[in-house]
Amino acid sequence: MDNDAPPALDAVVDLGPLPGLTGYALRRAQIAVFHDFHRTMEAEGIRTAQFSVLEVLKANPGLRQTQVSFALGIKTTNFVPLFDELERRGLAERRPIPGDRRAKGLFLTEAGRATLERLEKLVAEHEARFVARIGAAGKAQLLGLLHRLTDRTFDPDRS
Amino acid sequence: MDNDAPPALDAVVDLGPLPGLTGYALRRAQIAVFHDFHRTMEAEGIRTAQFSVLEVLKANPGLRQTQVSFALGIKTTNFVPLFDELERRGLAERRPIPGDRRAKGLFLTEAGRATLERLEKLVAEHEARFVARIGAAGKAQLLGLLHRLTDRTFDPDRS
DNA sequence: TATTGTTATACTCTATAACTATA
DNA sequence: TATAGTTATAGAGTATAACAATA
Repeated sequence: MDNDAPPALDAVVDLGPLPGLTGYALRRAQIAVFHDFHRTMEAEGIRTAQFSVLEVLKANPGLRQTQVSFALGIKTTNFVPLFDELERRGLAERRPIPGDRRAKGLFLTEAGRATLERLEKLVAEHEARFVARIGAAGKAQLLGLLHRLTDRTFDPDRS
Repeated sequence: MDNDAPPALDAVVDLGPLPGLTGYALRRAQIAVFHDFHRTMEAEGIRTAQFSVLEVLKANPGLRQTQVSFALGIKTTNFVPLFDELERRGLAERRPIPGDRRAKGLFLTEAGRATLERLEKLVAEHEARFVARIGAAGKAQLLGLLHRLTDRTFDPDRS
C-alpha cells in the first residue's frame, strides 16, 4: 500500500460551485486558448493586443488612435506605448490627419501587411485546434452565446 | 449638417476577423462578466482568486497549499501573499499537518464561513444577471462548450 | 535528492492624474 | 471649454530564481 505517498497534485479536488459559474468557466477557457495563442506567436513576438490592432488597421486604414483603442477596449493611455512598439518595429505608422493637427491617422506599413499575412496563417492553425475540439457548429453556438454576454458599450477610458 | 463634428467614438469600426476568433470572443465576454463581478464584490473587497480559494476550502477543508493552488491554476509562489491576506483578514488559516512538518493544511475560519455565505448570495445575483441574457439552456450549452476548450492538465508551476 | 512553502524580484497588464497642443 | 494624444506612475496579475526546512 502507498499510504505515505505525497498527495497527488492532480488528485480530484472539489471546486464547489466554481465550475458552474459563467465567469470561472470563461476565465479557464480563455486562459487555455490564450496559452495556445502565445505559444503560436512566440516566434513572431506578437501579443494578442498587438495582433488585434494590426487587424483593425488592415480593415480600417487611417482610423484615429481614439477610435482604434475604443473599438478594442484599450485605454488610450495604454495604447500609446503599444503602438509605439509597432511603429518602432516598422509594422505600423502614425500620419498627420488633414484638418485636425491634434489627431493622427494609423496605418499598416508594407512590412506590417506582409507580417500580418504570416500571422493570419498561424492564427488560422491556432483556431483550427479549438474548432477540432468543439466542431464548427459548436463554435458557431459558442460565438453567439459569448456575443450576448459581451458588453458592447464598454469604454475603458470612462469606466 | 454636421460634417465637422468629431468622429463618434462608438462609430462602427470593422474588427475584421477578430469577432470570429474564439480567443477574442472569450476575452471580451470574460472581461464583461468579471467587470460585473468586481462591481458586485467591491464593497466586500474580495477579488476573483480570493473568492475561488474560499470556495475550494469550503468544499475541501484541510487541503495543502500545493493542492489548492494547482486546482485553481495559481502558482504556489503567487498563492502565498494571496493566502496571507485571507489569513490577515481572519477569513482562513494555515494549520500544521500531523506527519509532515513542511506542509500546512488550509481551513476557513468561522468568520470566513460567514463571509462566504454573504459572498455566495452576491455571486448568485451576479450570475443571474448573465443567465437572464442567455437563459438556463444557453448557460448549460455554454458551460459544456467552455469545458471542452479548457486544458484540464495545466500546471502553472511547471509551464 | 525531492518536496513544501517561502522570499525577492521582474515583467506585463491595467488604472489614475496631470500635462501639451490643438480645436 | 473640450478633445487627441501623451507622460509618469501606481497597482494588479503573473513569471523566474533561489532559498530553508523537512521528507
